[in-house]
Amino acid sequence: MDEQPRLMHSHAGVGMAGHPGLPQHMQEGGGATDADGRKQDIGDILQQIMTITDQSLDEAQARKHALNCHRMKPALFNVLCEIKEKTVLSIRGAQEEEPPDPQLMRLDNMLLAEGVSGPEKGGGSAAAAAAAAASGGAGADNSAEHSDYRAKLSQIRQIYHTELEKYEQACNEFTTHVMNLLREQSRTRPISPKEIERMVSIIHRKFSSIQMQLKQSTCEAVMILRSRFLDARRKRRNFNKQATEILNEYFYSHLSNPYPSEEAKEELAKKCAITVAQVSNWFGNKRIRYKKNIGKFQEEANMYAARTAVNAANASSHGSQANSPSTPNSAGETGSPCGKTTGFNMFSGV
DNA sequence: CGCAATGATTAATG
DNA sequence: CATTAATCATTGCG
Repeated sequence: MDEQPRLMHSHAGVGMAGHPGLPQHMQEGGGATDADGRKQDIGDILQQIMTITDQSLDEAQARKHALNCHRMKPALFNVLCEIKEKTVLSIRGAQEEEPPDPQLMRLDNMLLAEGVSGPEKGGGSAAAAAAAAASGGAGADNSAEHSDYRAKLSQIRQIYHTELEKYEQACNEFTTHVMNLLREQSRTRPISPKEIERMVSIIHRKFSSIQMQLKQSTCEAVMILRSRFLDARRKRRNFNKQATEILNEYFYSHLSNPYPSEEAKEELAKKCAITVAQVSNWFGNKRIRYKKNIGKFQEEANMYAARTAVNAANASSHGSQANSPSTPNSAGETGSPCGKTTGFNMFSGV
């Protein structure tokens, strides 16, 4: 409903309802004369233009060429340009630069953080985020556990990149195609650069909305993978015998103060091939469980006490130097050694 | 299967 | 932020 009323009154006889490009000079003159012939002429032309899209390609091509060479073509073209000039104003300013979509930014950020859209997987900065809990100085032990996760993640990444590239390529192809088409058409109808730009931006918008969907689903996949991975982490695996030996040894030889320092934890972690966090977990569990039922651990306590006592005896009697440098017990509660029950001050209780 | 042991997670605490 | 205490979820053994 946006036609200009001032143009409406003119074209009565021609079957060109609503076409804004109708020139003014065809009045419904009474007599069939010179003007009438021209009117008929222009009417024909317009009719042909209007119906050109209904024809077969070859036919249309021929017709187009004919129209292009028509003597009236420049004049009509000018009229079209003029009208377009006026009407295009109403279109302009409708849509300005859109602000960056916050949703899209969120997705981008997440993909980046997850290492999907970042740089190629190298040092495993992606896995670093996943293995954040297991950071510590001791690396290269949990890679086996995370390999599954990383493999799946990189699979997702690969799909993501492939799709992204595909979309980008398709977008470019389509854009150039449309631009060529518009350029071609600009010979027969007025097309401003502004319009081309607008068209291109529309195309880009469409394609980026597709990309958005891709990112969305990628994010979902990563989230699912992540939750599965966390669940998998919950699926614990018992430490091997040697590791528990080492941990227990430390625990019972520091029974009065079983709180390894950060350095000690790192040392233990390295020796046990586990992470510092796992060492902390172990000591946390051990302390609470020991305190909860000392009797149950008595046997174990004696055993390790005896072991360390033997070690100490070996070390001192042989004057050896092969002492383990890893456990330089500053506090030798083994001082009152072979004594069975250990009177500790672990807590207020006891 | 039941059950204890055990590593990991979580809320509370100072 | 490190620990505690409770709890979850597996594991491993009889």
